[in-house]
Amino acid sequence: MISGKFAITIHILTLLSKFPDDYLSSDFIAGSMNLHPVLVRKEIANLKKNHIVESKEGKNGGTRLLKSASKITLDAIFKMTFDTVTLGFSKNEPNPDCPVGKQINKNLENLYEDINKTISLQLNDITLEDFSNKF
Amino acid sequence: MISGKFAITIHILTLLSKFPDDYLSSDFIAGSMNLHPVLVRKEIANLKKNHIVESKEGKNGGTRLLKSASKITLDAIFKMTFDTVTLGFSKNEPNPDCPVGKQINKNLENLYEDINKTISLQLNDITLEDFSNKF
DNA sequence: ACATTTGCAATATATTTTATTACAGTATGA
DNA sequence: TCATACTGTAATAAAATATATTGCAAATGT
Repeated sequence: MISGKFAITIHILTLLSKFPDDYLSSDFIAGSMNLHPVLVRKEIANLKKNHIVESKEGKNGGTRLLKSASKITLDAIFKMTFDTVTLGFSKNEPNPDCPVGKQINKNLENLYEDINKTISLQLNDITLEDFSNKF
Repeated sequence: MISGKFAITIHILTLLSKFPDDYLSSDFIAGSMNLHPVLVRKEIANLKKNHIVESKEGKNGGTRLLKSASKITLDAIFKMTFDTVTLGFSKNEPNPDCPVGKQINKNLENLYEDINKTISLQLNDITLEDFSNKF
């Protein structure tokens, strides 16, 4: 539902990792990414659901990391923000009377599943700390 | 600009590989995928540009493979239909005054480039023939 | 000639993403 | 205790993108 989900989430987490002891407001975060604070809060809601961050309401409230950046892999972030990476499906139901049409989506799914496994392996070796250290 | 580009293209190519000696019409192909013939022709135009297929105009015209399915890798199809796979970027320019905002897109690009290399390697080992044999 | 097909551009529709608005609820501190 | 600064969430609007349709010129086989 948000196609920049991964990018937005990793941006948020990078900022949080830079100030691990502070509660950062969605407004402050939104300012760094030039994005509407409501969208930031929507992604933070997702991070909270996954127990990666916690938020404090009210004045001086905000969000901070619940886990050390070295314990958060990019794969975990990937899995939180994507169902799967795909190279796409045709929008319409293919013709079930055609042998190719009948099976194409299943075969594409299998292919994409393999791709996702590879991406996961690759991202599993990179921590938020690694990523954050590049800034 | 067509998000189902890869799926549509591989569907077209699979059909062509099943009838390597016939010229298949865009109408016939569209019928298998329940898609508008104009969109099929649009993807075929792309395939022609890449010298994978040839078309014949006029009555009994259509499209057929120019190369054996065993010589066409999924990586080649991938590269024809995608710029790159990404996990997305935030739509707006990030804040250049923020150290994170300033560099986030470059760092994401690097990450995505690594992912693309992996996907390419993986897809390079699968031919259209392999894919087609699953039907 | 005529039917059938590609090629392509222009336009319209549908879908998905992103942005905005609105407002209730919660903590802080003057 | 009241104003202020936050979060949380839903509803709606706007923008961007993808897909579909229409229309017509040009090519080819019969």
